This record gives sequence, structure tokens and C-alpha cells, in this order.
Amino acid sequence: MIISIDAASGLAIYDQIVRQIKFAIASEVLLPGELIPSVREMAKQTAVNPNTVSRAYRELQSEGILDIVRGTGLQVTTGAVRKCRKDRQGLIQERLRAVLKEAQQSQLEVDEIRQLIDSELARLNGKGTAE
Amino acid sequence: MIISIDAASGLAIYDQIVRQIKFAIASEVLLPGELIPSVREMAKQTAVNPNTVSRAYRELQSEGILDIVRGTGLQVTTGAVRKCRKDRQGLIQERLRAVLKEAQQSQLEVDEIRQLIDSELARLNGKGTAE
Amino acid sequence: MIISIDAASGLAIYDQIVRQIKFAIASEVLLPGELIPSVREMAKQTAVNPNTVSRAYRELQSEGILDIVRGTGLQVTTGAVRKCRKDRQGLIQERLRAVLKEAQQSQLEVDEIRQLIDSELARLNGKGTAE
Amino acid sequence: MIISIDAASGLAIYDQIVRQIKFAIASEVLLPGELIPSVREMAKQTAVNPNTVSRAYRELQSEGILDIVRGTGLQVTTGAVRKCRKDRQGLIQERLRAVLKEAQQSQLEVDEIRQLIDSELARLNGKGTAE
DNA sequence: GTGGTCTAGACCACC
DNA sequence: GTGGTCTAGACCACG
Repeated sequence: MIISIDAASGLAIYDQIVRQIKFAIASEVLLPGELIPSVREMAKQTAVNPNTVSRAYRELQSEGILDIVRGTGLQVTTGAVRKCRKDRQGLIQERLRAVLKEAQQSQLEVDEIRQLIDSELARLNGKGTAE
Repeated sequence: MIISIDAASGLAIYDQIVRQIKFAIASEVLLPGELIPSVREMAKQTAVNPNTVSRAYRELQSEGILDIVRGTGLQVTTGAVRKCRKDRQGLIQERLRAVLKEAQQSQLEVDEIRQLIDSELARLNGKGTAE
Repeated sequence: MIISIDAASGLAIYDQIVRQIKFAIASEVLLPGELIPSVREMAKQTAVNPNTVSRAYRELQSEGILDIVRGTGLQVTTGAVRKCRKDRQGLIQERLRAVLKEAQQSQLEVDEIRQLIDSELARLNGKGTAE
Repeated sequence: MIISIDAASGLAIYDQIVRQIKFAIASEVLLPGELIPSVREMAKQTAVNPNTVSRAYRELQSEGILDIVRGTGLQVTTGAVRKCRKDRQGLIQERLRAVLKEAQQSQLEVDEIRQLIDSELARLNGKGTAE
């Protein structure tokens, strides 16, 4: 599982971690029962302070998505997949809605918005395919 | 000009005001030379703290989009339209890109993403038409 | 509202704060709509690090007991009283149960346990009355 | 001797073991000279990590309650009974005091607290009798 | 002034 | 090794 942090995005780092882990579980990159990377390991991998990682993990625990195995690590719970699947679309939708609402408010022509969307999707796919 | 604030969106309120005023100028809802609503009036209309409105106006002044007319108020500068037009697409694109990138990272099927986009666009247009 | 922290109790400090605030709300010492003491003020009063207070407040927020009023402080929500009332007995019961279970396991005579309870209750009441 | 561990209680597992062994000695369920269950056996019986059991035993050794018999195991020392008897009431009292103090702080009516205590005692006795 | 976030570094309990 | 807790101190956004 690869977590990529964009410190300049304006989104809280801990929240980026939370969301990406939910997505990983939703798409079964992380499976129930599996141990997620340790706080220290994730901190090293993402170049983020361990406390920040810990906060993200705590959040996931309080949502019932992770379970502590004392002295061993944090485990994906059995109910996590369903919960994360359910969350995934909502998380994306929420942000998408805000952006599209703003796009509309900007009085850009609908065509221009669609064009922007298409070019960005193409850009992402191109990138994804290229790598 | 109607400014609508979404306090729950997590986005900075002053920034929502800044962006929406830029959009209003770009689409010539606000014209050069025109006075924008006073801090007090805008604060009342948007139910936002006057200090926050003031901060947004200060930001726009420092970008050369608004001009102080002593004893009268703030007016849109002559160069504002071109500047805001130039900004508009970039501001939207930046946010759109971040959202679509996350959508892709979430491993949602491209079809599902497109579906979400279409349903949100329809929702917005429906709302816009209805009102 | 007075929060008293016992650092030697073994209970997490943030949790002591959470519980005592819940109790204050349950017994209407803190009322819905009221602002609770600021993070810095509470930190000063309890001689605890502001981060620790902040964590307690965040926990209460995520349980829907506190609400943020941007730039102003944290407010007791309208639903908080019911929620805290419901929690209160459970929180006490949980700890009481554990202690009594251990007391029983210790093979102390039931009479001895009752005697201990009575003497502790008397001690507390005496103290409470005296002060 | 039956040791029952409550992993969800938040109390240190090794301490639960220490205390219950002390109680067993105080009530002469474990007699001086007797060998206590091996680390491995105790670990199996309680479903606890052997290291944790080992730590508890080490603690009891350092308090002079257990004695190592080389190649054989750990036995209860002759002075243990007196020591554990002396400790027992204090250990219970300490916890009881903390819980009752919190109960009082919670502004629950004294009657309600007594009711809780009685129902918990009844519950425990009922359970104890049933088994 | 308010809370939110992040970093850095410490100590503890458990495996 | 694991996570949990706490402290100290910095910076930001909002009112």
C-alpha cells in the first residue's frame, strides 16, 4: 500500500492518511485481519511525524475500521470493508460536489467545465498508463 | 451579486468570498468602477463576521482587484476583469485536478467517477433551473 | 466548572477531562449553547499541556457533545445533555463493576467489602460536607 | 487457582495477574511452598503472551512473594501470606476509593450510586453462585 | 482572542 | 519491536 501525502494541498495530513487507508480497504488492497504498516514505518515512508500518523490511526480506530492487537500492531477489522466501501463514494462525492458547485458559480460555460474535466481525466489516465 | 458561504465545507470563509468575487468580476456581474457591497452589508448578507469580510476585501485590494475610494467604499479596478478572467479557469482547474486525482486513487471505476460527475452536474443544473 | 486531574490515577489525563465534562453536562453544570473554557484556560487551570486538553475536546466533538464556533470557542450541543446523561451511569457502572469484581475475586468477605464501601462513602461525604 | 483476564478493561494485563495471584495467596488458595503454574501453562490458560506472564512473575519475585526453585519453577514464599493479606485490603480500597470519588463527582445521587453498587454485587453473587 | 495542525522528543505498557 | 500518552513549542486560520 502506497500513501502519498501532498503537504501543499491544504488538506490535513492526518486526513489524507485516513482517506487513503479507507480507499485501500475499500478496494481490498488492505484486507481484514491484515496488520497495517506500523506508526513508525508509515511515518518514515511518508516523511511525516509519527504523532500525525498516530492521530490518523486513532481516528480509524474510533470509527471501528482498525483494531489494536496489543504489542503487535493495528489490524483491519472484519466490518471495515463494507464500511469503507460505503464511505468511499460519499467522501469523493462530497468533494466533487463542492468543486462543481464552485465551477458553476464561476459562470464558466458548462462546456468549458466538461472540457476541463475531460482534459484532467485524460491527463490522469495518461499518467497512470505511462508509469 | 450573490455570495453563498458554506461554513461546513472546511474551506476558509474569507477565501470563499475572495473567489466568488473574482468569479463575479470575471463574468461581469460586477463591473469595473462599480462599488462592491460594504463590509457591513456583505457581513449581514452572508452571516459572516465583518472581520472575515474585511480580510477578504484586503486580499482583493492587495491583488489590485479592488481599489479604495476614500470615504465611499471599494470599487472594482479597470484591470480587474482581465486578471479575474485569467485566474478563473486556473482556480477551478486546480481544485478539480485534486479531486479527480483522489477519485482515481480511490480505485473507483472510471465509469463510476463519470457517473458521479454527471449526477452532480445534473443536480446543480436542476437546482439552478428550479430557483 | 472545576476539573480535577489526578496524574497518578493511571487513567489517561485526556480521558479524565472527557469524563468530567460529560458529568458536568449531565448534571447541567454546563448548559447547551454555553461555551466551555478555552483550551488554553483549561490547560492553565488543570496544569496540563494544551495539546492534551485539545485532544479531550476533539474527542467530545467527535461524539457530537461539543460544537465548534469558529474563532469563538467550543459550545455544548443541544443533544449533549441527553447523551451525557445516558453515558454517565454507564461510565460509572463500568468502572464500579470492574472494581467489585476484583474485590470479590480477592475473596474478601462480602461484609468486609460492604464495610469498605460504607467507610469510603462516609469519608467522601464527610469531606464534601466539611468543605 | 483461576486467573481471569479482562483485556478490554484497560488495566495492565501483567498487573491483573499480579493482583490475582496476591489475592489467591491471601485467601490461601495458593499455599506457601506450592509451585505456581509455569509461565507457559499460565499463558495458555489465560490466553496471554508468555512474556506478559513472565513479567508478572518477575514482579512478584521482586516483592519477595515468589521464590525461584532452580529447574523446577516458582514457589510461594513462607512470608507471602502475611504480606498479601496486608496488601489485599489496601489494593481494593485504593481502587474503590477512586471509583466512588468519581461517582460522587458525577453528581449522581447517593441513592443511585448505592443502587448501582447493590445491583452489581447482586449480579456478581448471582453469577458466582450459578457457576 | 479562539481552535487546528504539525513537529520533535520523551516515557510507558505490552509482545 | 508495537501503539499510547504526554509535553513543549511552532505556525495557521478565523473573529
